[in-house]
Amino acid sequence: MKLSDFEMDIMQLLWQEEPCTASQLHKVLLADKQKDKKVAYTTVKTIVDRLEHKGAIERCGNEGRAIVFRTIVTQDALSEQAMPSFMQRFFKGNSRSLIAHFIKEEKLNDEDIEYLQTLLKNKKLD
Amino acid sequence: MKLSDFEMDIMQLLWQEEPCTASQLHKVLLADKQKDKKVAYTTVKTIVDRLEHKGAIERCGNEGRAIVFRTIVTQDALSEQAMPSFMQRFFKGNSRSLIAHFIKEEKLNDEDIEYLQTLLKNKKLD
DNA sequence: ACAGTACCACTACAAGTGTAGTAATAGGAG
DNA sequence: CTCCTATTACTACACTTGTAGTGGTACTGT
Repeated sequence: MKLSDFEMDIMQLLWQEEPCTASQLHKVLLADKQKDKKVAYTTVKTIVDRLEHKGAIERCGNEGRAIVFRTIVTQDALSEQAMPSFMQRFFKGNSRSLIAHFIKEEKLNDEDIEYLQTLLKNKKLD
Repeated sequence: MKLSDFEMDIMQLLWQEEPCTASQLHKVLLADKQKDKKVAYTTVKTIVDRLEHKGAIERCGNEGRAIVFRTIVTQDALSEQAMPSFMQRFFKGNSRSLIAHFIKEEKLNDEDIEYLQTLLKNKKLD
């Protein structure tokens, strides 16, 4: 299943807020500072419709007249699928350089670093 | 600058092969096993045209009648730009969980692991 | 010098995407 | 019961993307 950027954003919200209605999603989107961008309710609804059509979400009831939705696909399932091509495109499929990039470029506190070190240590033991 | 998937693939090739012509790219694409998919020369040329139009690459000479291209934007510049939204979309902007995901899911040999451990160690010292 | 070919610029077109308007209507307020 | 409003289903539309065809023409081999 291939989702567009905006569709992914809505999925993101759904994973956090589900089950919920289109207007709830719309409100969250508007409330979300960080982005000046504001979209119309119908725009959100269109995306929700498309997600339903693609089988990423489904109806699970009503709230008054409004339709309540919940996700069908998991975040992991989608990542699993998007990741390889992402890696390929940006790091020629070399996971080491990808991880290296993020370690170098992203902010990590000591606890994060220790956590990741533990992960690496365990990985080595396999 | 936003590039599509296919555009990114061509950029990938260009970064490796530049400076080069559209037909060279086409040949590399065809030669590239791993993918049965074969595209027409004109398809590649269209993408190259679009990349030029978007200002990602530029002409830097001719080879016979063919136009030789080279990249303008660097791989880093593009990653820098694509990464945040990617992270946001898939890991809610949490770089730790992103890195963790890749450490867990990707194949890494001992040398990779040691390299990454060193990176983390250095990071901690900042 | 002439023909073939490789390459170019331009055009095309369906599918997907971001964005939203419109018409109909079910539910709630009074 | 009636009216208002929040929602819905449907439609629209321009832009992007993947994919390629066409027609013209600059080189190249003979």
